[in-house]
Amino acid sequence: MITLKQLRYLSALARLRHFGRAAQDCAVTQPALSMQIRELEREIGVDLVERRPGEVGFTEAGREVVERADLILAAARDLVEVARHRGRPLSGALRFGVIPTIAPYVLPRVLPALQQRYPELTLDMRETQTHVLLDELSRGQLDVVMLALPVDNPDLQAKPLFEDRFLLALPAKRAPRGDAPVSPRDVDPSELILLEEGHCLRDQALAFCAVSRRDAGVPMSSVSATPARLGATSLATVTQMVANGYGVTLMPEIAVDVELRDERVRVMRFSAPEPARLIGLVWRRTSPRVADFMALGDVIVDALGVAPAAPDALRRLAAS
Amino acid sequence: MITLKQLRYLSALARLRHFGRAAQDCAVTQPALSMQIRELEREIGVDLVERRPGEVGFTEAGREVVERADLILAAARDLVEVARHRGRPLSGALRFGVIPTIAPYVLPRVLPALQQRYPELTLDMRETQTHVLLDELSRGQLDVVMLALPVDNPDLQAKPLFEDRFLLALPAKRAPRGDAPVSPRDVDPSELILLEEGHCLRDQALAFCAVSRRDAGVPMSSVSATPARLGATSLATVTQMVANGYGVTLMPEIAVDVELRDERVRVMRFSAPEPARLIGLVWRRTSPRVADFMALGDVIVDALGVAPAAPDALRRLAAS
DNA sequence: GGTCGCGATCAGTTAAACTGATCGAATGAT
DNA sequence: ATCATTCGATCAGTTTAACTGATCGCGACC
Repeated sequence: MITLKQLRYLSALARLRHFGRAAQDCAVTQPALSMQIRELEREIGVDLVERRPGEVGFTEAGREVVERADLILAAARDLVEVARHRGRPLSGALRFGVIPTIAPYVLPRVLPALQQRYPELTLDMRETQTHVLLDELSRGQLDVVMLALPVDNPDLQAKPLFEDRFLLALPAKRAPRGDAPVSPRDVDPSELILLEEGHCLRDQALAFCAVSRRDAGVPMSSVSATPARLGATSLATVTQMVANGYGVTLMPEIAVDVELRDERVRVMRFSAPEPARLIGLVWRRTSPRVADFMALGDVIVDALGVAPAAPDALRRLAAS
Repeated sequence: MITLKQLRYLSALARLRHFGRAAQDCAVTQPALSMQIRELEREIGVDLVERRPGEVGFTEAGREVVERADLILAAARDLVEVARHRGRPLSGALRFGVIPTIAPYVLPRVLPALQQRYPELTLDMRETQTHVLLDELSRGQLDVVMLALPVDNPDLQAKPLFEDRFLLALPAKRAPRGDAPVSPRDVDPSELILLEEGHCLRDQALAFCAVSRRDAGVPMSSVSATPARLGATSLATVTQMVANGYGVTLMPEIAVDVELRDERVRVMRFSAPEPARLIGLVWRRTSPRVADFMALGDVIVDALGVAPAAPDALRRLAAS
């Protein structure tokens, strides 16, 4: 029978790709780790690791096993947590991840409310892009993350919190008078200023414009190419670029208060159906602290003063 | 850190509710098992087992932990299997469960085909009711089960195979001439002969008649009561009861060839939309042998000569 | 050709797990 | 009440597994 210890060592090895450092990470000596990896390979009868000079590689079977090992380890940690924490809501340390296009706008308003309402809670924060957050969540390095749904992973569970509409931000000079809504098909993707590759907001904005223009009869080929300007690292930068007349952008409503103090930028609503992203919480399905996450979600919605997402928000999202 | 061994011992204890026998089941002595259970409780800081005289009970935390432990153990077994069996389809032992209202009609036709096509395969068969099958499946005591969908358990995955329509079986004497389809609302639940409690077929038949009659304006109260005649243990018995004029029954089409050799019984189609159950395969989401199950499903559909279920059969089922 | 990094291997030690015997509480029959 | 029985806890001693520290051997790189 394999042991959790072996899986832990294997997981560390996969993460660090180095026997010595993995051993250190597990607080054992290198031979101890080597032996356990070896024993694991012997017991399941398949080579998992390719010991190549200068580099540790994984066989295909190895990658598969590592993936499963991480799930098992997370489930084991959750088992311990659920037993220890039963009955005490939102207490102890909660490792919370948020994507960069939400964090700066939501946290300043949520954290004080959270602190006040659940003083026993200690938040460990982490801000990165969706794919990193989900990876760390699956590995059990995070407890819950806040990002744009949907998340397609049966090991994870989501709770929609609210809809965050996109607004068109453009140089004030170019803005039409009045505040009549603008149609998404009026946005020319080639002058869209976007965040760098990897931000989900970038993909959502692109997808939205692409779909709109295809509906309007514009051939796909003219939109599928990535726009010329790529790679702002924050919405603040994007806003600056817009302010200086370099183009337009899709700005999430949640960011408007903070980002759009600049008079050189105007925002305009889109005509219905307004494009939006669905913001929600995501956690491991095996996580013992679902009650915590629900409470956390309530506090967030409350602190932001937004309309909570409809219960069927996720389903409608999937349908579209 | 807890160990898989501890979880295995705990799981055995939960199953057998007896330290001595659990120890025997795990091939260790009773003190060894006692010590590991104790150590597990110490490590997670919660009492799991109530050592009551004459009986071993579980605390609420204990039950929760046992449930999670079983999942983890199954995932660990699957991890080993996936590594060992990669690339060899339908070989080795496959533990296969089937519900009683399918097994006698499907297996005689499927098993020979399976044997011929995949001679390396050894099937361990098990026939019981849905809830037992699903329980054993979750615990890892079965690899795959065949039953009526849907199955609402996020740890399990399903593949629809085919639709099995229900036909009305009634005494030949009472049957109208010709073979015009009969409306489900014509069926009087009070004269329905059904399998004993626990068979999913029973519930489906009842639900179907109830819905039909409610649609037809018959008040619910007159159908919600369980019918007077309860408890045949096999469709063969039910058929005999119908043959002898005790009532009518809903007969799955798949069983008609075998069961209805009796001239005293007539079957009639229902008018569209015909009531049916969706038969499918179900396995643990973590199971490594999904490819096997797909192949198995193909062989079953093939051997029965039925129309394979539409890919969206499950979705439509959920919608209804 | 030396040396540096890295994982394998080995011998010896430490720690964990298990066994067999025994204990003690609860139960139920006499 | 008494006594046998059952069952889990406990204990001492043994076996087994895991780990350490030292060493080896092999590519890589200067």
